Amino acid sequence: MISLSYRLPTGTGEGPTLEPKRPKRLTMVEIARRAGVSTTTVSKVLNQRPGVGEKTRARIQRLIEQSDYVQNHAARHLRRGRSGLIDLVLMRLEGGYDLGIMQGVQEVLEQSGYRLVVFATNEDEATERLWLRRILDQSSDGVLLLLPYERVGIADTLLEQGIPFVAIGDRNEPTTAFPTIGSTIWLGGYTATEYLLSLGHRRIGIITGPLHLTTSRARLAGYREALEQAGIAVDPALICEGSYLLGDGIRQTEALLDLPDPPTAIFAGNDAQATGVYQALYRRHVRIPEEMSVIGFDDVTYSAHLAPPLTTIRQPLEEMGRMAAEMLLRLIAGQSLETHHVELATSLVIRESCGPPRQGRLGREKS
Amino acid sequence: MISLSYRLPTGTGEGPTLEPKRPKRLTMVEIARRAGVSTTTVSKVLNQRPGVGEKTRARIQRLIEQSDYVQNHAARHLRRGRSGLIDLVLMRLEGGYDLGIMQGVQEVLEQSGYRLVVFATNEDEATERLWLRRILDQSSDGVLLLLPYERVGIADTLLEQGIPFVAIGDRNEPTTAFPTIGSTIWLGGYTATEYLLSLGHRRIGIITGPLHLTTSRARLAGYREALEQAGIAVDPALICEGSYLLGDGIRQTEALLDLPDPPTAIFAGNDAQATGVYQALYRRHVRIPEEMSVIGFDDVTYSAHLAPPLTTIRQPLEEMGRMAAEMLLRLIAGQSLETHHVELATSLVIRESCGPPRQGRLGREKS
DNA sequence: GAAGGCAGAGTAAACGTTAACCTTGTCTTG
DNA sequence: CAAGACAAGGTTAACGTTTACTCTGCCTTC
Repeated sequence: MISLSYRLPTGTGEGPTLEPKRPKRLTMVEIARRAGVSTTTVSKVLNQRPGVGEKTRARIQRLIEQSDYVQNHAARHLRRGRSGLIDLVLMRLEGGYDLGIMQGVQEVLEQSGYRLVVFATNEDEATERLWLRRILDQSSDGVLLLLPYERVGIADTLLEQGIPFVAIGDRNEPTTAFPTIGSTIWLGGYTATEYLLSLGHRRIGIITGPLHLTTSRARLAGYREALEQAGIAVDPALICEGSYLLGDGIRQTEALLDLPDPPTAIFAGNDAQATGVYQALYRRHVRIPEEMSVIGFDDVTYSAHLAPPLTTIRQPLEEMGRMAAEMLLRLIAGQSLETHHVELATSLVIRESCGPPRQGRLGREKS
Repeated sequence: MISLSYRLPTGTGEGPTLEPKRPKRLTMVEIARRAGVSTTTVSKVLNQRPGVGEKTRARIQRLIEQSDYVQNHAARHLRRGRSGLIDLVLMRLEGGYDLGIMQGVQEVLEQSGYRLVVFATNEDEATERLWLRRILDQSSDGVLLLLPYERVGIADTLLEQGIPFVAIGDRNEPTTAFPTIGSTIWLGGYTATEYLLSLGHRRIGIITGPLHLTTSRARLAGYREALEQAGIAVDPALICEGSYLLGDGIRQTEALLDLPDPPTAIFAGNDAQATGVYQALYRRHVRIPEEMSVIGFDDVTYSAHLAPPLTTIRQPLEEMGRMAAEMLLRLIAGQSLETHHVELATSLVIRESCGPPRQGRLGREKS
């Protein structure tokens, strides 16, 4: 019935993108007129600034509440130089790692009055540059960088332009040039491996992330350290490189199973890859954890819902998101940071995908 | 090394939120000065409007490219009345249904030059009102409503204020008052049930969504219709109400298993619940699909990665997001819509969680 | 009782664009 | 060759706030 807002009855057929005439909104000027004061006074009231008498303040306050006046964002933004927007850039909306962080960020921003702009680069450099160009028009007060690879250009440009930003996780090189939030990845890798060792495993396969990323290498280093501690030689055949995608989990698991002497446990670089491991094992009719133990990394939401629930190294994603958002807010406010680089603790979450190794050899059974 | 941007060396300790002095950006005025023309001309060049000679245009163009001038977003926004922002409201960042739609939306917006603001209400009315108030400051050009429940106030207010919006999915009542994107839910329910019937199942449990939602009832109606077509009486004991959460899947599956005459197949209202079904079955050592068939609804990304991969009714989520975004863009441009309500087709995605019913009764084995 | 202080309120100039409307000059056309 | 058309470019007034500064009384205070 009120569809008129959506159908402009201009018989022009398609028409050249005629702007929809939004009903003229109430402005401060109008409020001022009604209250019989100047806009300055109204502005003072709206921004809770001193310089207005109690009675006048109350009167204007009431007037505003009665009307449906809302401050115009653009004008405010233009005048004050702050947009109230924060950009979050990531590669791809995926639902695991990224989502956990986004949730944390959202939580903080919501209370602070900032709004969150989400942008996915899709790993495309052109898209990325496009975004960068757009970010520089001062439409964002700050940026959260959730790019797991070192996009040199971006950080440098932001730095250069004086746009506050915080990088989250998986930085290539821990730098002091800008604030970073991460977690104790190396320790995570160590803990995961140690746990498997404690269950009696001796041949442990690992499916890492891309090894040009520091964080992938950190997991691997932790793994190595744990093995060495246990006096076990590292078998290069058990180390597979993936790229944190489910597909890698499948492929590399198959490679591991096809080894003459396959492992009895697999340490997947992240939960997405672990899911791939599950799938490959399911196809080969290898039971978890009876015939193969699997441990993941991240502890994304669905990890607990896999069957069997995945034992994994938890990164406190939401917490990381929260911290990052808080740091950024402080940066925007012009306050200084106590520390530029924060690492939150990873922890072992024991569920049901790991058990003691089975006795016999794992052949290539095919039901 | 350029950390100075982050540490203002004002010895004031904490200090009262001192604004960080961003380096003064280049403005159009400066470009105009350098080019020896008026700002109008520069503006014309920037916006590709006629009224500028070829040579002048080229000269200004070059000048702009060489400098690192970027248009000021706020000023533009203020003057033109368009912010280039689109709001997406949802209840909770979850990663299944919502994420699929967001991906579709992102895809379209990215190309159009709009940026996506994501806001989660967390099912909290106060937060919702807060958002609503903020949206009215004309900081968004349009809104995508991803609220699976009928938040009467929101749609009405938006309508009233003339803010373009499109509602996605799960509307309580298909209305013509505003544009809606949905999918053929009823048919999906019918297809799912029919498929299970075709495999030989006769007792099929269903775990619905909240029955006050039309879309939950639609699934159920489809289920009923299929059973009736097959001449099978609907057993009320096999109908469980959930609320689309994983936990409901667990609980209701247990209830179904505890029935004196349990079903041989379970139709979960969405994939999250199906995941819960998986988990409950795993705990009870009931194998899928040998001892119990499971079918889901939605086809979210992880459905294919469950073990066994979940057979489900696919809602074209990305497509829905794309459509919604496109409709909204058209609305914003002031064009009229051909149709206000679009329903995209659901489809059956056969994977490995369904099979013929097993012969004997399903007892409460506890290996 | 004059000087100073201060609270309450107003003036007016930004903030950086855009767009409606001019001005100027050149070119066409009858 | 005068009238008009048209292209290239400029003037100027918004857009809706905020804020530095000014003004006006009235109240202290010596």
